[in-house]
Amino acid sequence: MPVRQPSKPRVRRERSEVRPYHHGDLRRVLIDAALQLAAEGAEVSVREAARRAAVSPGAPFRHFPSRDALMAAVAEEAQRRFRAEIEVALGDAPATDPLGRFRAFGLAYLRWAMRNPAHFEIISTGRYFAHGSSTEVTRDNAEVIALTERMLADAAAQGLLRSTDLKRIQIAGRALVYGFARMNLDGHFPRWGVEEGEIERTAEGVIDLFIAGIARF
Amino acid sequence: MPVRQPSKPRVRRERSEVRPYHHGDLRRVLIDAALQLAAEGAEVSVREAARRAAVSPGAPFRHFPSRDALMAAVAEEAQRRFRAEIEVALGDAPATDPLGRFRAFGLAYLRWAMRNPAHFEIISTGRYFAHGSSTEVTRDNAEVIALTERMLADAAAQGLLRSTDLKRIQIAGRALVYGFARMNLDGHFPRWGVEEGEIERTAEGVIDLFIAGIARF
DNA sequence: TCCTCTATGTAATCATCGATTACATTTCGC
DNA sequence: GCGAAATGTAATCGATGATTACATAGAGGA
Repeated sequence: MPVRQPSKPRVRRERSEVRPYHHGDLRRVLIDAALQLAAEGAEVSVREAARRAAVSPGAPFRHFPSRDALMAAVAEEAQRRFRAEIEVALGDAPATDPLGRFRAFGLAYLRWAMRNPAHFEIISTGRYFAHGSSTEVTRDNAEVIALTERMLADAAAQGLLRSTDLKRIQIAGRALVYGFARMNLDGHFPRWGVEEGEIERTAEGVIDLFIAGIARF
Repeated sequence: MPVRQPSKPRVRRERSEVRPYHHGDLRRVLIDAALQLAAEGAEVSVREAARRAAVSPGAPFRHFPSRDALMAAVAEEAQRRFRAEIEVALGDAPATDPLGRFRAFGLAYLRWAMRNPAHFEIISTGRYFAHGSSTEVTRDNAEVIALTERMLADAAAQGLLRSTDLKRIQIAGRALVYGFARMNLDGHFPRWGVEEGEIERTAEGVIDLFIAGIARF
């Protein structure tokens, strides 16, 4: 145990070169540190995030009442990025081809989940926040879900689907991509890492199989 | 104290009223305690399991080198039960109807996962053991997977499938049920708990949709 | 029957973590 | 300027996984 310095140094440090007592935007830095921790595969601890922000172990609790609150904020950030990526991908898909959009959606979904497994875990697990609560995460997620519902409704309107039970199709579709993403996350695709693109091509094949299954060819 | 007692204290306590120093089958009891902990939704800690076994906090480490080793044993037990349930369900399905067997398999899978969410989490997550390692869990899981491959091969042999890419169908099927189970686990089915059977009926519908999608109608 | 060896449980201890509290310092509104 | 609010620090608590030294039970050999 280091002995406390008997007297306060009282160093008048230069303003611009030394971290000031107040951090500036500790909240933001903590979220980013936690995101990075997660991306590195390490388990996210408040203390480690504080360490990376070069701040005392108790400091984060000024911005987040609990670890879960920090993780919820992290999830919020990850979910925002996820949604943004989805929307970019859909920006390229013509509105006149709902099944094509559906496909593009699934691809973007899985691509992001494959490339950001830790972030996908955080937004999907429900361990860090309740999916039913009215958080930003939930709203972003609901928006994404609404996207798929619209695509399916458009497809049905154009007579492209074999079944009229859109709810069922939608849940199955969600379960499919969610399951694929989580299988990857949970280590159910053992040796696929060898060639990087293989898993994404498999994802593509699975999506195509699903669309072929629901389409009135 | 250096000398061992030359003669035993010979307390000879009543066998049934006092817990003996040695537990009997602590390993088994710890696994069961951990399973129960998980089923209760609590997070599984070694100490709590020890507490339930009325044993000192360090005792479990005589049987499991680490918490993860305990969880791996728990996963082994859960996976065994899962496989057993699947095989019982398939025992009733005629071998002549591979798609019917496929359906029965999916139903049994999801029923078990819905009713034992914590146990399903433990065997699926890969947080407590590597899915690639040669544990009993992995072998049981591989056996279950092999079951589905046989069913699909049979179906293909009878010309029941639209596609010949069995691998793709198999992965999609796994992703579908896995995803449905995990969505339930992860809280993506908000208010469905009201009527107990609803989620299982939805699961049934999703499975049927999938089979209709792959069947040469 | 005794003795010893080994398996197994206990006690004490450590480091880490989430969390809380008292205190210090900076920042900002008046 | 000044005082209050915001924000960081220091110290501390209880729980946990883990390790170590020690104690005891129980089985097998002499």
